[in-house]
Amino acid sequence: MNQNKFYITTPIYYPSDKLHIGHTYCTVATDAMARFKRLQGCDVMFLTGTDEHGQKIEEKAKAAGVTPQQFVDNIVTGKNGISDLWKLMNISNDRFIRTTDDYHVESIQKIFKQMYDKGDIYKGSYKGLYCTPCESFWTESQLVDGKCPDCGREVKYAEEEAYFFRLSKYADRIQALLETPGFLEPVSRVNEMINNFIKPGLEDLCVSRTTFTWGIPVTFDPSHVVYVWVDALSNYITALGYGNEKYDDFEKFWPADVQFVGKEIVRFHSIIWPAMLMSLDLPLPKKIYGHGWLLLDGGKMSKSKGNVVDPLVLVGRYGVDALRYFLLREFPFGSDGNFSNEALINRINVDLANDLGNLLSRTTAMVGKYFGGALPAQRAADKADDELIALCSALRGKYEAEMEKYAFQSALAEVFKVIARANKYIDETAPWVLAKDESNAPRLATVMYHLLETLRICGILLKPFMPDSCEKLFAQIGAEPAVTTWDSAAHFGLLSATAAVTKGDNLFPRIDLQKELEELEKAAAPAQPAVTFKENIDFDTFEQVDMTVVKVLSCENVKKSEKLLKFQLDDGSGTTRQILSGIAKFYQAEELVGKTLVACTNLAPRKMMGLDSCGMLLSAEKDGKLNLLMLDDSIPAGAKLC
RNA sequence: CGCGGAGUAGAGCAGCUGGUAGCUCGUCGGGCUCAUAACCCGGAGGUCACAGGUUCAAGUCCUGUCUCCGCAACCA
Repeated sequence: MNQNKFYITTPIYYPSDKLHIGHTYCTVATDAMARFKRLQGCDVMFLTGTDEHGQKIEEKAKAAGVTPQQFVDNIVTGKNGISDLWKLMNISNDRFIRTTDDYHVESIQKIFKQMYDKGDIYKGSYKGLYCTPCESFWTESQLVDGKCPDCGREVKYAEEEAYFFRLSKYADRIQALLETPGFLEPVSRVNEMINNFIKPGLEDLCVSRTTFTWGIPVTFDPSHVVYVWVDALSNYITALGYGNEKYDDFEKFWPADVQFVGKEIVRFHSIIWPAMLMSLDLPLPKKIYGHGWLLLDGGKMSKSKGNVVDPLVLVGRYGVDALRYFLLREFPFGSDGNFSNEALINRINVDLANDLGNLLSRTTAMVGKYFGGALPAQRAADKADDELIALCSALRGKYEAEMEKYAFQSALAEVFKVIARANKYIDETAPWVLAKDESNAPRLATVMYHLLETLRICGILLKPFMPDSCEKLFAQIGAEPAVTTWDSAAHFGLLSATAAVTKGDNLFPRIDLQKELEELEKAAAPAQPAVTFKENIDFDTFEQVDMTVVKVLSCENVKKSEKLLKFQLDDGSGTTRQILSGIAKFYQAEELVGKTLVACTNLAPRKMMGLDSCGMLLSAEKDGKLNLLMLDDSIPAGAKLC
């Protein structure tokens, strides 16, 4: 067993859409950790990848008119795709797995068979309430008013052949595992898992599907494809060569030392994944870390909000390292954080430009100005140096302790405390005063050297976060590779006494906050396309849409729904028509009674929240806001729009 | 009463096992001039959501209430 190995993974991402800043956050964190471990001298395996099967991808590909494989290829390896994004973010993954890779497919089929042979996967029938049009089974608790939650139609008792995994068999061991300190972090996630899933009782998991084909076929029953989560979770071992010949370092790296996952998939990683491994008689990962989410304006990021932050834009404007630093410095890793452009720019300006960049700049400028770029060997120490030296000497230890807890923000805060202290040190020692008298040269050189040493040590510790910038920093202070190692970060005074110092470009230019915020607004604007028009249709097609003037007889909120209002309408036919509309956020139910509206009355009826909706009320939509079309009240119900 | 998280200075957050309320930004005043209009020092600003309770002592423990967010469902 290699004590020095370190295996770390990100989740494999689902390429149904381009990735956003949230995925970037997780991957950057994993990368920083991987780089930190390499710096420490560990033999690191850092894995990331993509989870490419499933019904949703099949549907999306169909909608786009391409094969599922073409669809995912485009998102993964296409221009500005996932590969490009990780390259841009300077992600140092050792491997990249795609669940459509041959070797992975081969392994999954073996894994599935292995669990089947052991008796942990059995063929059963999915008994339950089935909605024929939706081709979906539902449990009693999922039903809405006893009907299909998807389409609202009647469900009937049905059975379908399917394979099941005996999750229930492992319930006790899983509970014990969850309660093991250190397995699932942060601890707040443990309660959630136990309350939600363990206490109600773990049911066997249906692990095959017959309703779509974009998946890995079950070898001994090809009409079934393997459930995507069984497929996806296994990537962490197939990528090491478990069940295939492509790689052969499973023995060396498994079990994983830590697996970073978003909080929404903690359940799969802390319950189903360990149970699968138990079934395969394999060791369990040492730790699952469920990190928080980046929120926007206090809410979840989503396309419909029109607020998806594009990492490509941010990197283009401020550089990879600035973004990487911000993501890991601003937010505690375990909890949610509020992302904003303003916070990003402020953080860059204050920490990177004013404190670190400026410290490097003023130091190298002074060494150049006072000594022509290389310090004389003579030194003169002073009590005033003690505190800075002590801080630098103790820094690596504090930093390491925080990093081992995955507390990136605290580790960085420790480094920046020292940087701030160095800026203060310049004030205390006032080199520009010393420079006025030739006889102070040894003292002045000492002050300069201490500043260079501080920069060197901080640079080493910042390297996992900002690899490129730190190399530039080392070049400017004349630090050779031998004095930028992990070991050398623990010792003050290793930089060559006469190292060649050159003032280079500013590491992190200051950003004009107001101006940039405006620019970013502009850059984001085209994402919400001006106004586009659909293709022309002929008159007959237009005629098919039946639009009728209706009067609101009554209107009320649908309980338990934040968006739906239920209308009873007079459509001129003599019977009332019920329509549900998702506009509760924009209107009070009472204020709409008596209004004259327009409805499309020949749209096929549909059930929502168990209620019939016969048609659609017309609204105007702009930037997610809906305004009902209201007509003059003198227009009678039943009038047609033409 | 579906489950979970959160409510602490203008903003964003720390405050774990209870003992004088902290940090960053912003703001006000001062200093310095080596540096990226940067750096250094000091001040102002909080009844720690609300109401009870335990305690010599409570953001910190207990109970209840309110508000916000996420999960789930829904958005013709």
